[in-house]
Formats: sequence, C-alpha cells, structure tokens
Amino acid sequence: MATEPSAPAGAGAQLAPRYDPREVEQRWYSRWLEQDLFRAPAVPARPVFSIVIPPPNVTGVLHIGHALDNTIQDVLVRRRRMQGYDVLWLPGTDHAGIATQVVVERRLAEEGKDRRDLGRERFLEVVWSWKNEYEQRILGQLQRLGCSCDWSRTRFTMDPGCSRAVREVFVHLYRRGLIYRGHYMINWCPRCRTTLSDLEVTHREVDGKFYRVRYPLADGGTVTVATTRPETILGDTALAVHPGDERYRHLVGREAVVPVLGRRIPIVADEAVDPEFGTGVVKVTPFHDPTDFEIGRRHGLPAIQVIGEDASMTAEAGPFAGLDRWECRRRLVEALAEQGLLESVEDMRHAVGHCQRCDTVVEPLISEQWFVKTKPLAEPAAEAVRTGRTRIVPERFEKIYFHWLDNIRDWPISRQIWWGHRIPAWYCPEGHVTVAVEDPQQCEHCGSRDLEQDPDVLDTWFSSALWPFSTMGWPERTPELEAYYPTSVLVTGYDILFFWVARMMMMGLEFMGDVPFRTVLLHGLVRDGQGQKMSKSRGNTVDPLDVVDRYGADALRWALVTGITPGNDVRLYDEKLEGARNFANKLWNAARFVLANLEGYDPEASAGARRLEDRWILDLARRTVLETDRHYEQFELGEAARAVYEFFWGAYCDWYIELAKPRLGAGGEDRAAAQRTLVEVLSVILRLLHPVMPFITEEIWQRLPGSRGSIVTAPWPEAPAGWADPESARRMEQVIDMVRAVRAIRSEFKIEPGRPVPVWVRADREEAAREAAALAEAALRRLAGAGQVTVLPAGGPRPRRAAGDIIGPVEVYVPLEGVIDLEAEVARLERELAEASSRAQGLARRLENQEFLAKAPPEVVARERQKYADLQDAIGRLEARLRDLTA
RNA sequence: GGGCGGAUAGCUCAGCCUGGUUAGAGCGCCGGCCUUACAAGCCGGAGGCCGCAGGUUCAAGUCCUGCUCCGCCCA
Repeated sequence: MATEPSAPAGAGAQLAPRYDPREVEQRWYSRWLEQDLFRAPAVPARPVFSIVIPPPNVTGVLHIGHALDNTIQDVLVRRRRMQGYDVLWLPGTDHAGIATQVVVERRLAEEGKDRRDLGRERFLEVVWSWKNEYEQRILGQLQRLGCSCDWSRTRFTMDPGCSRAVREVFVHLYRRGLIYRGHYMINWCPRCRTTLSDLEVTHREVDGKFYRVRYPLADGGTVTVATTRPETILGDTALAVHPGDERYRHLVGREAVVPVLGRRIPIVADEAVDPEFGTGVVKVTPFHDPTDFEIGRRHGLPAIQVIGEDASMTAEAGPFAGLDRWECRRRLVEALAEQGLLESVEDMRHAVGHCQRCDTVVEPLISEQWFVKTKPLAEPAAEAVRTGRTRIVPERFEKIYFHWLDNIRDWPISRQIWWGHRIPAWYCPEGHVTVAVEDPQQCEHCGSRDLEQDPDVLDTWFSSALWPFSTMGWPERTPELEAYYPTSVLVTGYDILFFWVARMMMMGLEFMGDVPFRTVLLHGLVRDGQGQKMSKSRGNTVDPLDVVDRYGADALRWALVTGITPGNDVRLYDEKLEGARNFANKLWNAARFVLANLEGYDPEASAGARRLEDRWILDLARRTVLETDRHYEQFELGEAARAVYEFFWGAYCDWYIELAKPRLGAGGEDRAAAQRTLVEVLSVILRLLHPVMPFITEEIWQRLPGSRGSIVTAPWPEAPAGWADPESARRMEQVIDMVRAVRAIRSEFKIEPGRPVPVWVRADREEAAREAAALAEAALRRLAGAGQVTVLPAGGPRPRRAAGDIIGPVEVYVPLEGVIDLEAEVARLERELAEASSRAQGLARRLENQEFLAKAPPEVVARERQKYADLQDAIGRLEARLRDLTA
C-alpha cells in the first residue's frame, strides 16, 4: 500500500498555475509499479473482476484505436479496484501471423533480401527479434496511457504456455473429428502465398468488364455465356443452366467446346444457376470458383487448375501457360475477338475479394488444407448468448453474432507461412498422419521413425480464440482459472466480433465448459475530425503517444471517453483534445485553490455549522455519485464522465468555490466549515474522476489532507444518505437563479462591471421575500455585484425605474435611475409575457382535455397543474409590472 | 440481395432502450470582464419544423411503418 504522507496544509501555494502532465505521469506510473498496486492475487478473497486484454499485434506500435480500447478497459478496471474487487487485468500481445510476416518481409526487401534466402530458421530468428522489440514498445505504450495491467502475468500468443494450449486444443479437436484435412475450395492470396479464411478476404466493388463469349456447340451452333473472369474459361469443365429455364432446356445433355482450347464439355442443369444473371447460361470452373466447385461435385465434373499459386497460368492453360493472370485475360480476350467468339464487352462494377493484409486480389482455388468443423462448436456459442450467459453490449450486435454463427462455414486453419504455431501433425513416407501434443518419435500407424512435421502454421485466430484460458495456464487446472474464468468483461471493437469474439466463445465453451466472459462490451472505431477512417494510406492517423506528449495521457483518455456510447464510432480532433486538456487544467486549479486555503485546517477537528451552500453541494455530490454509478453499471462511460464534469465545473467551481471565498477570508468556525466541505467534495470528485484521469487525480490526492495511500486503492465514493437534502437544494437553486437574474440585468443594461447596484426583492408574501433575500444576500453581493439588498413591502407597487425578473414566487429588481431604458424594459416584459402566455395556453388545453386527466398518471397531471399555476402567477405579476411601468 | 447504424444548434455529439421539465453539452459565434484557483479562465447572449411522410397515444426528438441521404457488415 502507498503510505505517502499527506502534504502539509498550504501545499497548494506551491503548485504551478498550469498543470504539466509530463513529469507527473512518469513519476506516478513508476510509483504504482513499485507499490505493486496492479497485481491480482492468485487466490482472491473478495469479489473478482477480470479482463483479458485484446492482445495488440506485434506488427508495430499502438494506434489510437488501441488507446480507446485500453482506456475503456482501464476505466472499468480502476473503478472495480476502488470498489474493493480483486482485479485481474491480464495484458499481452498477439503474434499476428500473416501481418507480422508481411511486415518483416517488407523490411527484408528493403535490404534486398527474401525470406527464402534466409531459410525458415534464420527468418524466424529475425521475426522473434522483431517481436521482442515491438512487444516491449507496445507494453511501454500501454503504460504511458496509464493502463493498470498486472504486468507479472503478461503473455504472448506464442509463448510456451499458449503454445501448449494450442497443441492440446488441436489434438482434442482432431480426435473428436472436429479438425480434418482435405481438398476444398479456399481463398488464396498469391502475394502472401497462403490460404485465407473467408473473414480475411475483404470484398470491394471495382470497375471491371462483363464479357459475353460464344461457346461453339459440339453438334453445331453456339451458345453465349457471360463472365467477368474470362481467364477461367481455360479451366471450364461444363456449362450450366437452370433446370427450369425453358429457353435452354434443349441444351441440357449436349456438349459445348471450350474456346481456344477445343476441349469438349457437357452442359448440365443445376439449381445454383441464376437464370437472371447474364444470358442464363454460366460457365463452370470447379477449380476456381466456390459455386462452380459445388456444381462440379453434384455433377461429377473434373476440376482443372489453370491459375497457379503465384497467380501465373499453369500448363493446363495451353498457349497461355506462364502468363500472369491479368496478362492472360488480356490476350485471351484478344484471341476470342479474333476468332469472332467475343460477342460484347461492357463496363461493370462488381465485388472482388482482396487480401485483408496486402490487398492483392485473391484467387479462390482448391487446395489441401486443415479445417475446423465449426457447426458443433457454433451452436453452443450462439445458445450461450441466446440464454443470456453472455451479454453483448450494445444488444443490437447479438443479431449480427447469431447470423454469422447460424451460417458459419468450416474454418480453414492452415497457413502457408512460417511465423506461427506449427501444425502438430507429422507424416511418414507411407502417408500416415500422426497428430500429437508432444513431438512424436514414430508414426502411430506404421511405427516409421521417418517423420516430417507439416510445414504449415495455424491461423493466428486459432490461438487468439484460446486467449481467455490459455493465458491462465490451461490445460493445467490453475488457481487463476479457478478464480478469474469466466472473465467479467471483454472490451473490443465491433470489427472483430466474428474473427475473435465468436471464436473465443466457441473454444471457451468447448474446453472450459463455460463462456469466456459474462459481458462483451463493443466499441466503435476512432475516426478523424471529418469522420474518415484513420489509415496509413490516408495519412490521417494519430499517434497516441504523440497526443500524450502534447496534451497528457489524462486528456487523451478524457477525450476518448467523453461523448462515447457503446458500439458507436468516435471522432478525435485537436479541439476535443484541447477541451480535455482544459478540463484537466481546471481540475488542477480548483485543487490549487482549495489546497492554498487550508492553513490551519484540521481534518479531525469539528467544524462550524454547515451553511446552505454546503448542504446543497453535498446533496448534489450525492446525486452525482448515484448518477455516475448508474451510468457505469450500464457501461455508459461517456454519460458517467459528463455527470462528473457538470458537477465539478458547473456546480463546484462555478458556485461553491466562489461562495466559499469570502468565508475562507473571514476565518473562524465558518471558515472551518467551508474548508471541510471543500475538501470532502474535492475528495469525491477526485475519486470519481480517477478511473478516467488516473495521473492528475493521484497528484492532487496526495496533497489532499486526510487522504491515505494511493488513490488507486482509495475507496470508490459512497452516496451517504446523510448528504441528502432536497430542501437545501431547492433553496440554493433559487439563490442561483436570483444571482443569474441580476447578472443578466446588469449585462443587458450595460451597467459598469465594477459598480455595485442595489437589489430589491419582492414577493406577494413579504415573509417569502425576506427569507429569499436573507439566503441570497451574500451570493448577490459576491457574485452579482449587488450593493444594498432591500426587501420591498408586499402590498406596495412594483418599482418603476427598475429592471426586474421573476424567480418562482420571488421578484428581483435592479433600480436603474437614469440608466433604464423604459421602452426597452417594457418591450422585454412584453416578450416574456407573450412567451409565458403561449405556454400557459398549451398547458390549459392539456388540462381541459378529459382524456389527459383520465389517462395520464396522477403525478404527471399534478405536475402540469403546478406548472400552470406557477405560470398564471408569473403572468399576473408580469401584467401588474407592465401596468406599473406604463401607468 | 439481406442486415445494421447514423441523420438533433454553424461544427462535433449526448438524450431515444424505459414517451410526460421550457431538448442539453463542448467547440465556434456575438457582447462584456485580467473579479487575488484557472484568459487553457469568468459573466451574459444569440442560435434547433430533433432528415421527410404517415401512424399509435391523453401526450412523440423518444414507440411503429414507409421513404430519402450518408456509412458499415454479410452474401
């Protein structure tokens, strides 16, 4: 525990007038680490709150999206820690197979090297050193952001523990028949030279051409087929029409001839053909199209590979062999034209799959790969959300989650790259497969000692899917798993709901028998000031550390959290960061003021009686705590922050501190009461703000009398029932309105700022005027520049040469001898009267409505009646005053 | 083709789930203030057919239907 002694009273005088985050942040973060405040106990004794970090990729450094993701996590974590939970926030990084390999290869290319020159082992050494470098940088960046992770439990998806879990899971699924190897249609990236899952392919509309090509029929005549990919004609093994299509019924069973190559292919009928598409006759290329693959299976068609793994044409492409796929397309189209087989070419926009990592156009093709049979895993994962065992926030993403799981396809998990978990499968010369957790010495089928491990590695998301339990020591039954699984919340962007969240659900249920998290909190993307997605190619990325340098970590966190709602994108721009920095500075200065006025303050001593403003600010503090908690429980971080902001700035700074100033100068018991309230409320504010702004709140907390230890472990604010005081709140609000009324009059009539003005208070009940004047006098003098405050007799006429306003039952006047513009005041009163009358009319209509009276809840009716009465009262007084002025 | 989100002040966004104050905030704008915590501040002010059209309801920014525009996801 931190046992930093509180600074002596008066310490505030030493504070700089501007908050400088740099030194403060660094100092406190290392102090927190020294004091070991973020470590989760292996065996918790209290309620538990646990989060596993969405591990950032070791491809590079953190971007602003990570800053958002981890700020949200830290806010949740810090609040729970203050609430007395045993908190585990488990940090770590992801090896990010393809992405990292691409980055490292690019680096090598700059040196004119290729990974194949280095060989697998040397290359992996290079990647490991890359990983070590970037892992350190990433973890350091998280610390700069203030993240309170338990660093002693930092994990990496390829560390020995996680790797062991990967093998266990693979072997288990293989034995259950949920992992299999076979020849199926996959997406192939010719640049990365690897398989991709459907999720790793991004479909984008591109400008293309729609070619209509005549296929000669074997027995004479031609038939026209439309395609966007003419180069695949070389791999055609059939034409197909819809079985119900009368136009082409006569073609079924006959044969067509593949242009250029002259191969004879059958014409089949298949339900999968859309008669509306093109001519209604389609070419079938089973090797290079998923739909055609299925048609081919149904009709026993051969599959011919014409595009190779490097996207050049194979020997099967005949005269086009060896050409790049685009060059082949160009030349083939020329050849078709020459032969009179090209009927037409039109422009067409159509969706084309691109590699998520390198943006190369992917080729669908048949390949022998390892797959996970997903249906049996997906059903429990969907069920767990349907039954509420896991809740997705915001709820609308549940529908998207269900849709994906209900339509899930088998998952190709082998990747033809080097960086990743090597597939734990070994082959003997006989072609037997041995799948094992430990490297086997011999083939489990024939005993051969000549074994070769599968060269491929697993999809990165395979290991990520195990993250919630592989990081806690699974398959061992560790105390951590016992204590912290299922985790409380997963915080991540909606963009990886399928990639990651759904797969963790599947694996968690399969291997732990329980969901990996109780709640999934999804946030949006961070966009720039114009709402554009940030990307390196757009050049509009924001480096979080650069922002931290310029504005401070607390300001960045505040800017990211304010105004956000679950699942929605957030924009970040300089003005917002400036606002956040200004807020931090405001907090700094309010604290500076309080601390500078604590000479002689004794937190233990009894203070004088609380005054109205004391009781009001405590009541409001209490309501703010309740509101903040309510928002936090709903994961409404933006609203929680707003509630504290309004209380701190709009009430504590704008009113309470201002009213405390004369009392602090006066001394005595009243000074002590003000000091006590200032400190108590500031303590609440600091603790409410700490989850979002950890550094500045700690810096101030340490100087606050009566604080013990670090604010990191300080108790979350309570809402003491003893602070509730609605009557004081009501009265103080009246005082505030009276002050505002006088200020507005001063401003409107351009009264010299320094000049005190008399204020007259009037009410129909003189007692009410007397009370209001007494309560407000000090505030009016201090905050509205009032001189003499006088109570006018209830029965008398309203003052003529004065401007006035109505606050509930009370009227406030500022006499303006020689200054008042009578006509202006009359005009103003008439405007007010018109507005009040129109509102009163609306209310009257409603109150005359029998249905409203009968059907609306009684409290609503009562409230409307009260409003109406108040308005009538105000109208009466406005009219009276107008009569007085114009008489 | 299917689904989702957004549309509220000049700009950026809350509020909508759970209908009932005079629809809020920050920035910007206008006017005035160096009032001994803060000019990164203080005071006052202007500014809104809550995208459009219907419907439900005593009552709609809020619920329902349709439409328009922008964005995203899936096929």
